[in-house]
Amino acid sequence: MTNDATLSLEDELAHWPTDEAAALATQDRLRARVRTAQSGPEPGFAGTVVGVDVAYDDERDLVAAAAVALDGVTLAVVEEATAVGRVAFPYVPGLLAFREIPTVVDALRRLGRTPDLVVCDGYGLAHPRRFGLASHLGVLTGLPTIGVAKNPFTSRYELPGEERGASSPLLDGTADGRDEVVGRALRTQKGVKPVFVSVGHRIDLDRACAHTLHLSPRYRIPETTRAADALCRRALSEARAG
DNA sequence: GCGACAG
DNA sequence: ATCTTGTCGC
Repeated sequence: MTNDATLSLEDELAHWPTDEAAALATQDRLRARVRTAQSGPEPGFAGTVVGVDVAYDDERDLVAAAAVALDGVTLAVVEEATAVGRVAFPYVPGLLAFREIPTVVDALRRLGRTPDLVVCDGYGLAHPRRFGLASHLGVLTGLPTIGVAKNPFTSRYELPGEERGASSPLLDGTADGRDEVVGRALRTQKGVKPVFVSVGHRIDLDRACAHTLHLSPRYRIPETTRAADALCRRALSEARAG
C-alpha cells in the first residue's frame, strides 16, 4: 500500500493489521479519505440498500458475514450473499472494523450488484478517532455508507422526543477537549430507545437519518440490519454443522 | 490508576 | 458478540 491518492482494496486486505498499534496507524492513515461533502442517495431512491452484519464463534475461530440487498423503495429483499472466514482481529472497542471488514468485503463481493448505499451495524464518524466501521468500509470500497448502532459508545446525548423521527445530537470530545456533533440519536419508533446514526462515507447526516427512518418502518432496528443479522447467524450455524 | 467501552 | 426460558403484550 502507498500514501498517494490511489487506494487498493487488495493491498489493504493483504496487509491487514494484526496488532493494535498497526490498526491505530491504519486508522490515522485512512481517516483523511472519508468524504462528507457529498449528500448521497435520497431515501426511497430507485436502487438497492445493502445491510451487512457479522456473527462469531471465537471457540472455533469462525466468523460469518452477510450482505442483504433491499429494494430502496419497497424494502423487499432482492439478493443475499454470505461469506465465512477466520477471525482476523480480537474485539477491541474502537477497532471493531479490523475484526469485521475482511469477511464483510467477501460477502459484498459475492453480491451480484453494486450497492447504492451500505448500512453498517456500528459507527461511522461517531467514533473516538472519527473512523468507525462504516467509515472504514466506505473508504475501502468507495461506496456510500452509514452506521446505525444500538449504543452510544463514547458519545453523549440528550434523550430525543418520544415521537418517531425525533432526534438529538450525538456529542463526542475532540482532541482539544471540546465537544463536537458526530451523529444523531434517532427515535425510529415512538417511545422506544433511539438508535445512534452517524455518517460513514459519501453521505451527509440528514440523509443518513432519513434512510434510517425509511428503513425502520416497524422496528427499532433498520430492516437491512435485521435481515443481515438473521442471515449471518444462519450462515454461522451452517458453517458449524458442515 | 479506575471505569467505560460499537460488535 | 455470546451464554439462554419463559413471559408479558399487541
